[in-house]
Amino acid sequence: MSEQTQPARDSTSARPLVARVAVEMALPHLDRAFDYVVPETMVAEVAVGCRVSVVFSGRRVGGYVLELTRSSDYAATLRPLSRVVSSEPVLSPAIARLARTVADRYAGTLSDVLRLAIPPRHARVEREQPSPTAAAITSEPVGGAAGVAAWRRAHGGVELLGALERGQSPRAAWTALPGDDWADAIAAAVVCCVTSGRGAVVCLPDYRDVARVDAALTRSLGVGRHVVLSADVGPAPRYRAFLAALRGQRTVVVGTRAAAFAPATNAGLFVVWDDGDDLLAEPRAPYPHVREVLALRAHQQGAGLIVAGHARTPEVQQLVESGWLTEVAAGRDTVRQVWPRVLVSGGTGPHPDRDPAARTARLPPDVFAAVRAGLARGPVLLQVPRTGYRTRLACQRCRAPADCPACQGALAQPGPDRPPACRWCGRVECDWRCPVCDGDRLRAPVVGEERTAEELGRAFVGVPVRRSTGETPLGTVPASPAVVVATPGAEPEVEGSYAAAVLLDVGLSLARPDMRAAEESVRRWLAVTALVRPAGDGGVVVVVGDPAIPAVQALVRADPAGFAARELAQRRATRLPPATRLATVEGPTQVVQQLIEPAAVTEATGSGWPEPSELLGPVGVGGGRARLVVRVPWRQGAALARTLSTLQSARSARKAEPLRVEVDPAELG
DNA sequence: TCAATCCGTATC
DNA sequence: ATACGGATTGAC
Repeated sequence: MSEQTQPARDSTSARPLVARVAVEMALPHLDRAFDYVVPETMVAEVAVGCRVSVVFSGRRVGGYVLELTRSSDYAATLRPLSRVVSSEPVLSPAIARLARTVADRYAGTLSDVLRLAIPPRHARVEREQPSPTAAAITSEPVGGAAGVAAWRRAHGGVELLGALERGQSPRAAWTALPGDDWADAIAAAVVCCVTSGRGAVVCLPDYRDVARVDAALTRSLGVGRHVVLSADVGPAPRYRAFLAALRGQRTVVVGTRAAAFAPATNAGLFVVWDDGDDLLAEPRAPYPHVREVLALRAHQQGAGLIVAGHARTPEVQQLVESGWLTEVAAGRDTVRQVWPRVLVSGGTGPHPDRDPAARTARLPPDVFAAVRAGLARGPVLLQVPRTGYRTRLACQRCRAPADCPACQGALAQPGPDRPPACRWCGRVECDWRCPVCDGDRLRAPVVGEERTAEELGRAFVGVPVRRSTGETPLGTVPASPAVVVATPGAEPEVEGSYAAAVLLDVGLSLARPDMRAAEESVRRWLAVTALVRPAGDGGVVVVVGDPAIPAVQALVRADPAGFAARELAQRRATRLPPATRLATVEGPTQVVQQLIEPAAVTEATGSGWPEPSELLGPVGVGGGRARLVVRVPWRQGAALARTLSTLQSARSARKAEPLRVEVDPAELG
């Protein structure tokens, strides 16, 4: 109401200065601003966005000043601020607004989101003078020729760069091709945005990717314009980077998921790379996803957005189909030129073969031949799925994954000698019949092909075998012939490109009891495909699996967008996200059981579940706890989040243990 | 009729 | 959590 942007600060003002404070308090029913009077002694230090310390309900707690006014709606006497912790305005109005929106979107609290958005204070770093080199910009943006090349290959790519350069805010889904230097391409887009006088924020799944874009930005922007913001670098460097962005010393921020909330001076562009990577889903409450945060941010701030990757998630496909994102992808001719050849080999077990080495490798002969041919020309990458997935049941006869007839959840075996049950709604399936082939027997896919890699290595005497796993990843491997065995996500970069790649055991990868199994498998295979040289240079990708599986077809057809469209259509048909909005509620069994009683929910929330809603479960998750899945049409997503917030507030007001609520759970299975 | 105590609610 | 207000109870 009081729209004073700069409240008068003279002590002769009749009305005292009032700070509206967001307290650091996780209780949902206290998720709002509280007014405190600013004592005379603190008037000079206090600022909108600064950290303060207040007495709240008899306890000293930290907080952030959301607003400074001369009035308050609170009828009683205001308490004074205890202390201005620092004048540094760490919570800008733009980030406060974003954090509020994210909290509402995910049925969480502002306090929880601020914990993700603002790094812990480091007093010594705050006192430091910026080093002379830190402030100096050593070069004007020069653009990166290498990066622009990738955009030239894609329809709409050059136009996208032009729009950014002119100060416009385009929104695009960019599908990168094998051989594209995507880090240089992202840097080129950032340079265009910087040229228009604006800043940018780039988020990537892991530190390896961050380092690539950091290097690309250093090449194109020089030193001094951008900063790396990531929790991986330690508290002091993290806060130093945060302050550099906050103070506008650096206008480009690149980092992992923590950077999604980074302060950005006059941001014109937000970029997220490989949004299907689960590292971009925050594991702490309220579990926001970087893609959603940046999309909300681009919308709020009128900035551009680029969602980039080799793969395309159904979420991005939905934004493309709705027209909110523009497709930026190469035409079929270009795709065919740069993609490797994709071969599908149906065999999974050992095949009789005259070649004893092939028998040792326990691989189908054509796969063995492809590896041997590849090794004559360079390194060959083998992607082996990690073992230990909880397996989803499938039809014994036709191998189709087994779904719950009631809710389309995944059927899995809860334990030895237990009947199959739905992992969502708990329904026990005693007389299951396959909807595809009418088979009536279920099988659990076999795990344990990891040894294949080592046996394969032994089959090629004299060729080095290099292993790269999540725990011990390799950075870059030389261009010389070698068998490189990697688990998904740990594929090493290679000087040049791989001569061939083998995707082992795609059936196992697809057998995870998770809604995203197919999407995630295709994403991993595309990441491998992107490292292999074009078919014209002999590049080949061998897929060991059933060629009829749509996920395998996506690879054969070199069509990630088509696969995303198909996947989204399927999600619509089965009422799964992102076609619907879905939330999980987990807590003590009796409490969760109450949530399927309309009267109890109406009593607790005032409104009950949105209309229409589907309640799936609850299903026991062990330890006396249960989980309920609530599904609503996509349009009702906001209403569902509101209901869940109200429910949490009502519970916390009467000191009940909070439920674990997850809107858009990253994995469901 | 008053004080001790209990319960529910707000926390600025 | 803790503090407060209103209601309730028990003793005079």
